[in-house]
Amino acid sequence: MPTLADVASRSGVSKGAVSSVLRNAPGQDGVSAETRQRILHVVRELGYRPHPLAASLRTRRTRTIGLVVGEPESFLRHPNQALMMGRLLKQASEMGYRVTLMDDAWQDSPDPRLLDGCAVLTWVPSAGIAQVERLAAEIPVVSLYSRIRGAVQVVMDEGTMLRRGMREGAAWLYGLGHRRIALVDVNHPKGPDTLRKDAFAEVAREQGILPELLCYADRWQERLYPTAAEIAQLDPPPTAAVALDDDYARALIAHLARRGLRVPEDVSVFSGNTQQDSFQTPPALTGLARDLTAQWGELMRRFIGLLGNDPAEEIVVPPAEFTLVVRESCAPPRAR
Amino acid sequence: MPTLADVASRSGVSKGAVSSVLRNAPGQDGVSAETRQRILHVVRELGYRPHPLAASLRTRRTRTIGLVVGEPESFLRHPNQALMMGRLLKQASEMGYRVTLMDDAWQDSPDPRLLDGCAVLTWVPSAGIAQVERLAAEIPVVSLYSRIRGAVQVVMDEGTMLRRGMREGAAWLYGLGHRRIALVDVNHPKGPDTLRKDAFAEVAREQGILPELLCYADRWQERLYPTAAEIAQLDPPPTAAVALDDDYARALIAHLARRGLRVPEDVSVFSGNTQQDSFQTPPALTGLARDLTAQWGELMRRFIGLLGNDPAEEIVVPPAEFTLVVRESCAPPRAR
DNA sequence: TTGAAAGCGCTACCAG
DNA sequence: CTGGTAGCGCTTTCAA
Repeated sequence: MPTLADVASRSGVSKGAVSSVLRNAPGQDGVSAETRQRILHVVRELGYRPHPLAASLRTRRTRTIGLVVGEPESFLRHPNQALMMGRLLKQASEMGYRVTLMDDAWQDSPDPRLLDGCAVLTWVPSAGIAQVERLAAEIPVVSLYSRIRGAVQVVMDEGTMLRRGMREGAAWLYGLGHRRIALVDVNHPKGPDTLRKDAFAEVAREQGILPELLCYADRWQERLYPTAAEIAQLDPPPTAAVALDDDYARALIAHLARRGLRVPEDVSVFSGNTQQDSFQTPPALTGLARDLTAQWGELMRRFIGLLGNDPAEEIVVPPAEFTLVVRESCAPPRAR
Repeated sequence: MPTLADVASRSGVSKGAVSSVLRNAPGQDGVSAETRQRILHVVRELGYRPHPLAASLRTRRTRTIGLVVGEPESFLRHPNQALMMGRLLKQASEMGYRVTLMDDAWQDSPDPRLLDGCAVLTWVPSAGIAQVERLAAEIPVVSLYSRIRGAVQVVMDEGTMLRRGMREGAAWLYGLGHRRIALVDVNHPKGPDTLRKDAFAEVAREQGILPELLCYADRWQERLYPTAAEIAQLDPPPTAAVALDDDYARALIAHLARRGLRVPEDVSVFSGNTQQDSFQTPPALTGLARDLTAQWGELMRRFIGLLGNDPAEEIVVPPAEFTLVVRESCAPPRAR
C-alpha cells in the first residue's frame, strides 16, 4: 500500500506538501495550483489513501464514535432499539464517521483514545456508571437515558408530542363514538407515565363528555405485556383500546380473538405508536405514526457537530411529530 | 494520560523493557523477576494503558473486526438478524475484539488497515461486490451468504438440521391426525427451497399415509408474507399450517381470526422456527426451536481464531439442532 | 539481562 | 509559497 512518502517522491515534492493538499481546500493549501494538480494526479494513480491509524495517532481524532448498547442481545431484541441503532449508524456513516459497538462486558473501561465521542443508548447499570463517567471525562459522551456526570444529556421533550398526538387520537376515538376505552401507559422503572391517560381525560373534559377510561401501565422495554391479557378479559369489553405500540396491539388483538372478539367489529384497537413499514398482520393498525429517522439522524448530526467544539450541557433534539394514520383497526362501536 | 516513556522513566528502565513485560509471559520477557514486579507496580500506580492506536500502527493489528450490514435499517428490521448481530458482537467482545459496523454507503471501500478481519452478514448487492473483494484481498473476510472471491465461506449445513427438525414436526402433526396441511418454504432470490415440503412428503411415504400438502413459498427476509393471506382463505381450510417462523405464524393466526377460524381449535399452526423468548401473543406457538447463541458464537470464535494464521477456504460451523417445543397452537384436527 | 534507537505513516510547525 | 523536521506512542531489533 502506497504511503505519503511514495506520493511525495513520485511527484517531486515533500510529504508536507502532499498532506496539505489532501486536507485543505484548493485555495487554503500553501501550494501552487499546478503542483496541486500534479500531486492529486499521483494520488489517484497510486490509489493512495492516508493511513487512518497514523493520522489518528497524530491528530488525536479517530472519526469513530462508540455506541454503548449494554447487553447486546436484549438491546437488539426490541425492534425500535435496533432501528434506532441502524439510523444512528447510517447518519454517522454519511458524515464520514465509523461506529463501533460497545457492550457492557468491558474488561476495563473503553479506551477514550479510540473514540471521538460516545453515545450511550441504554440505561447504564449502576456497576457501569463509573466506567462511563471516566470516559466522559475524556471525550464527549451523550446519554439518552441515564444521567451521567460529565455527559451531555439528550433533551427531546417527546412528552409534548406524545400528548399532542394522544389528544388527536382521543378526539378521533371519541368522535367515532367510543366511550368505554382501555388505555395503556408506559411503566418506567421510576414509575408509570400518565401522559396518555391525561390526554384522554383532558379532551373529554374539553368536549364535555364522560367516557369510561380503563387505565393500565406496562413495561415497554421488555415486550411482555401482561395487561393485554387483562384488557381482553374485561367484561363487558371496552369498545376501544389504546395500545402502546404495534407489538402490544397485535398481542391484544390475538388475546381478543381467543375470546371470540374481532377487531374492529367488536373492539377497536388503536396503536399508540405505529409503523408504516412493519410486517403485515391484519387488521392494518390505525394509530399514531411518526418518522423517527429524522429525529435520530438529527441527534447524531448534532452530536458529531459538537465533537470538535467545546462540549455542551445538553443536546436539544426536536422530537418527531405524531400523525394520525387511519387504517383498519378502528371503527365506530357496535350498537349493542 | 501516561505513556510508555512515563512508566519507563518512573521505574528506571527503558521503554523496551516495559513493553516486553506487558506483552510477554512472566518467563518469556527478558527481564528479571524483580524488575518485572517493579515495572508492573508502576503500571498500576499510573493506571497506564498502552495506546491502542500506536500499537496498531506498529503491529498492523487492530483487534477490530468489521461487520458488514448493508443497509442498516432494513438489516436490523428483521429481529433474527438483529439478534445474530448481537451475538456476534458479544462473542467478539468476550475475546477482546472491538466491532465496527459498516453500512453499504461507503464512499470508498472500507480501509483494510483499520480491521483485522471482516464478516459480511448480508447479501452484498452486485455494486458492492468489488469493494468487498478488494477488502478480502488484504484481510480475512468471511461471508455468510454472498459468494465473494477471496473470502472465507461459512458452511453451516443448516439444511440437514432443518430437514431433521421438519421430519420431527411432520411425524408429530401426522400423529395428531392432520392430513390436510399447508406449508411454507423460503423463497430465496435464486429460487424456492423445498426442504420443508420434502421432509413432510418423505415422512408421509415412510408411514404410508397420503396427506394433502398445500405448498407455498415466501420471502423470509422482507417480513412480508402474502402467502399467509392465501392460506387463510383456503376452502376448506387446512387442518394445520406450518409457518416459516413466529412472525409468519402470528400473521397467519391473525388472518385466520379475521375469517373466524381459531387456533388451535379450527386450525393448528406450527412455527418452523420459534423462539422461546419472544413476546407474548396467544396462543403460545408450538414448533421447532433452536438456540442460535452457540452457533453464532462459534462462528465468531472460529473466525477470530483464523485471523492470525493463514486464511482457510471455509469455516464449517456446526449448525444448531432443532427441537420440537410443544405449546398451545397445535391440537388434533376437529372432527367435522 | 538491559538499553538505545530505528521506524510505523502521518501532521504541523518553522525556517527559508 | 515551499521543504525539512520533530514528534504522536508503541514494538522490535540489535548492540552492549
